Amino acid sequence: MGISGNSAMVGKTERTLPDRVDEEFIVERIFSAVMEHRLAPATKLNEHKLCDTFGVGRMRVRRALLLLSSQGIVDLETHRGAFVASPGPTEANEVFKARALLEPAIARQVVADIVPEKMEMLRQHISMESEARENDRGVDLIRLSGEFHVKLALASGNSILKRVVRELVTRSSLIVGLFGTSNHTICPANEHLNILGAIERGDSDAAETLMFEHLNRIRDGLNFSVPKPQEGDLAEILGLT
Amino acid sequence: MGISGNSAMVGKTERTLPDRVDEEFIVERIFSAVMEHRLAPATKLNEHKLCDTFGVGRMRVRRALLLLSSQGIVDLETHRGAFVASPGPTEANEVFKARALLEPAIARQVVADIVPEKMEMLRQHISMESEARENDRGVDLIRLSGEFHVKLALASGNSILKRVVRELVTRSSLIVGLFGTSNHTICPANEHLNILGAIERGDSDAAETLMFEHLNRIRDGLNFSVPKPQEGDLAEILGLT
DNA sequence: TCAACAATAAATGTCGACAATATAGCCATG
DNA sequence: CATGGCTATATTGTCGACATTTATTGTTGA
Repeated sequence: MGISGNSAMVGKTERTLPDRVDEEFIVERIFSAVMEHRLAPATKLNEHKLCDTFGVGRMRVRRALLLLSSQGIVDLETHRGAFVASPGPTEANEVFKARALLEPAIARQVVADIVPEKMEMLRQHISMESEARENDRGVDLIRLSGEFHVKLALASGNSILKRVVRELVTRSSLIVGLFGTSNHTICPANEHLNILGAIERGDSDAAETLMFEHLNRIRDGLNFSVPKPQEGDLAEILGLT
Repeated sequence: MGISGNSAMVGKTERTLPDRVDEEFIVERIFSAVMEHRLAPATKLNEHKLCDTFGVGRMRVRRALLLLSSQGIVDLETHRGAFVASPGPTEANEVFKARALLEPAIARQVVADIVPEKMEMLRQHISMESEARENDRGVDLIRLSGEFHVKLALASGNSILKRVVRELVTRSSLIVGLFGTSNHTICPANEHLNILGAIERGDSDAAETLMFEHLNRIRDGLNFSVPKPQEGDLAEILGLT
């Protein structure tokens, strides 16, 4: 079920899927689900259920899972299946160290060659964040907080950096879900705005420093002594909105 | 053919392959071939030939190709097959911009928390480079020049950074093969040694700067107005040494 | 009641056959 | 001689069936 145009639809509300579903689509969908904390770490990704959910054959699903595993979002265990990654403290530190190394440099770079339209895109994004925060739409806020970093990398005009940052942000989302202590920890209120401000006034030093401190603040808000179990229904979680 | 223990071996010298060949092995092999300029850009990677070469089923090969394509080393064209990537000037610039952003910061990081054994590894590597250069073993020198950057990332102790750098270095190898003007351009003689020296004496500023200039020098040695065609035999190229 | 074990069920890994498509070669035609 | 269309071949994409392994359930015995 779940494919559009399918005649026999039982239960649940029918969702609309693109006519052509390829690996990229499945990957993007699972990426999003992880970013929004709808897919908890260690959740089993059953091939059969994914096939039904996306209305594709098993091969597509398996290829998508392989791609996800190559990016550290999914763990593949032979003859046991695919599971959403569940990073330990060591891996979590690596992710945040990599981000602390990469993203401040990106922020500096963005200051160097920003164009007005990219600037406007970032401003618009921040306003969406503010709106989500004011209206207490937690899920949106989580997603938007992560996406800010990706859009900043996008503003650098380098698709390679964008891809790397997207992977790191997604993994960070898993980590925050596992070791985060409070929602407040995840997204300190005005930090993104401050970074944008530094970019806007061309202060590359400030942009770099603010990004560095921002990332460290997120990391410091983690508590590695507390693990967390969870569960959920795949079809529900991955279904279209 | 090509699998060890196979009874019917025709022509060519028999090569030794691991008992169990998985996707990672195939990926590593193609990575190496690209790094050593044995696989030219735009070379077609025929599934059947790869199956024979590695002695595995088609599924393994296809999964390996998918992984390679997700890292930009291979282009997959539907119903046409897999080709070694052939980056254009735009993509080439992105790769070197990403490296110029990432690797100087890594060099600085390495200075910060280097341990003696990692230091020794780097020293040893440089001596291998020197030896290859003195003995005019061009292929080895090309490979070692790239590997230095990967080992530096390895010395940072961050497996994520290592993986990203490895991907970028491999893509750089493709780019240099396409747009490089002379072998001298690829690997200016003492630059790696200078970088190592800066690390050794704990001069993080110098390490960062030297790496930045090193990368720019490589990029400046490229000539984007000259394309290059080539060809070769797959089994020969990918076979074990 | 619990532990160990056996049988069953479920999920994943692998392989082969077939369909869809692109490429190469060929012939006819201008 | 060049060109355009057509056929044959080769290659890739897809699907289904089967093998292998794990997880679950039920049973037996202490």
